[in-house]
Amino acid sequence: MATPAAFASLAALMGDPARAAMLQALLSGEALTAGELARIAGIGAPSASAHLARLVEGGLVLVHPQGRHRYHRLASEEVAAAIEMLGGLTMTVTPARRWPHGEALRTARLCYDHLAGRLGVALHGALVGRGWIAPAEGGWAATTAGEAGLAGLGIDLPAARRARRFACDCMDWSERRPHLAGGLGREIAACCLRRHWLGRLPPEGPADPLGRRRLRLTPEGARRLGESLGINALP
Amino acid sequence: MATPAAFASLAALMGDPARAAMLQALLSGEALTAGELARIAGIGAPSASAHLARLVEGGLVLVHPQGRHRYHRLASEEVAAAIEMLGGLTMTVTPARRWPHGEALRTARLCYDHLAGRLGVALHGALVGRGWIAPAEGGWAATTAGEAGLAGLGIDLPAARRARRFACDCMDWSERRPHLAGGLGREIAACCLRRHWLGRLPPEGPADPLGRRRLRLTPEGARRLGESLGINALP
DNA sequence: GGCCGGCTTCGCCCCCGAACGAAGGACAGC
DNA sequence: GCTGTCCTTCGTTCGGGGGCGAAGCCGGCC
Repeated sequence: MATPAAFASLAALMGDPARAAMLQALLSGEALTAGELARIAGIGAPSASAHLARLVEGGLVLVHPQGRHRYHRLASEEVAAAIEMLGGLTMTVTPARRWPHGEALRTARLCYDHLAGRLGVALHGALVGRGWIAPAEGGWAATTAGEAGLAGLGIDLPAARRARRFACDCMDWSERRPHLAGGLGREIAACCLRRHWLGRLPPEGPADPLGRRRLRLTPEGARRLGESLGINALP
Repeated sequence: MATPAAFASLAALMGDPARAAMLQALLSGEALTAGELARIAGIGAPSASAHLARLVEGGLVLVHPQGRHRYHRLASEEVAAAIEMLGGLTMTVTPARRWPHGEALRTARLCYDHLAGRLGVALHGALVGRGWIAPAEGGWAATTAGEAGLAGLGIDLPAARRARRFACDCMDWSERRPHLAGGLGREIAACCLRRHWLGRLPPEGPADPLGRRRLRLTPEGARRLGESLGINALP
């Protein structure tokens, strides 16, 4: 295990309200500019710049400059998973008041770039149960049947294979069972959003940088996913 | 998702070197007194008292006084899992120097009260693969074959059922696949340690509060687990 | 009762780090 | 080139919080 000092400095990096807001905003998978992140965190540009420098230096965030903008995104799926898990722990550990959208978030949401919540877990179970993916070195591989079935759903398998990992487990904090991450998870989520099988629910009330991550299964999506995978009972 | 402020205060709670050392020490599953934790964290009693009060107030740690001692332990498996994951992220995110015992930790270790590392993941896979456990509400249940097999290994199933959860997944940071937590995971680890199928490796070099968590499969353990589950190839 | 040991509370000091204003590069478009 | 925009660096202020010593509380023990 990591030495306490290194562990603490990493946790402290996430333990500032402004940085936490930035990390949660980046959890959506989008790459955001320093200015956008400053606005989200509610601080001035100089402060945001300093915070982002520390996040980059700490290995949590990657930056790629583009013209006069500097786009920031989370450094890896591992970082996203840790933030996701810590967010889940926050909700279980402080039951003081009901979290807004708690139930909706449990139904379906984005975890970094892939699907999470009951839908994400159901998807994982369906892919395994139908023999579309099988255990492989470091995660999962698509079977022959899986290649056909996923292609039939419109998933871009070559794109999924170009990712660092094709498919691997990511623990779902609300369901306590794994859902699917990696290139395949990303492509499935992207496909569902692109084809409007899933809609993003707009945040209600005052700005919660993460409200927009809640998802809703559309009738078309329920039909297609139900047909192919047997996933139909999502509210 | 949690509001950034709540998320940040939780992360900040773990983001102090002294508190991080305490949490990592408690990750062993033992309940420790305030004095022991003060010594582990390398601070005075007053400071430790203040830190522990904050950890308790934050819901990460539970206290139960016993005579003039006050025993502290982690509040839940969720807390342990989050600490475990953050520790894993620390090692992947700061590749500056090799972590001591990194490879040994990947082979077999304790995560809170259950087995983790290659051994823990292999165990999880073996139980599923042999049909000894099957998916159930909120985790896994033992099948008829599983009850017989686990009892044959010497696992105390009634004790496992008394836990809040019988069996559920816990993400393994080094293998990125789930291992087994819950009452069953705890009983399996306890049984393996009790019967000396697994030995704790003593920490080498200067005090790392977690060094003792590394485990080694003994010849007897390899034989018994290999016979029953097909787990034999651990260094 | 008197003592001791474990733990907490109080009071204080000090330092880290978060925030901002002002100024200084870097890049795009006219 | 000039201007506007985006972002960073510098320098300063200031508040939160971590550390310790001293004192107080409480339970156990002779």
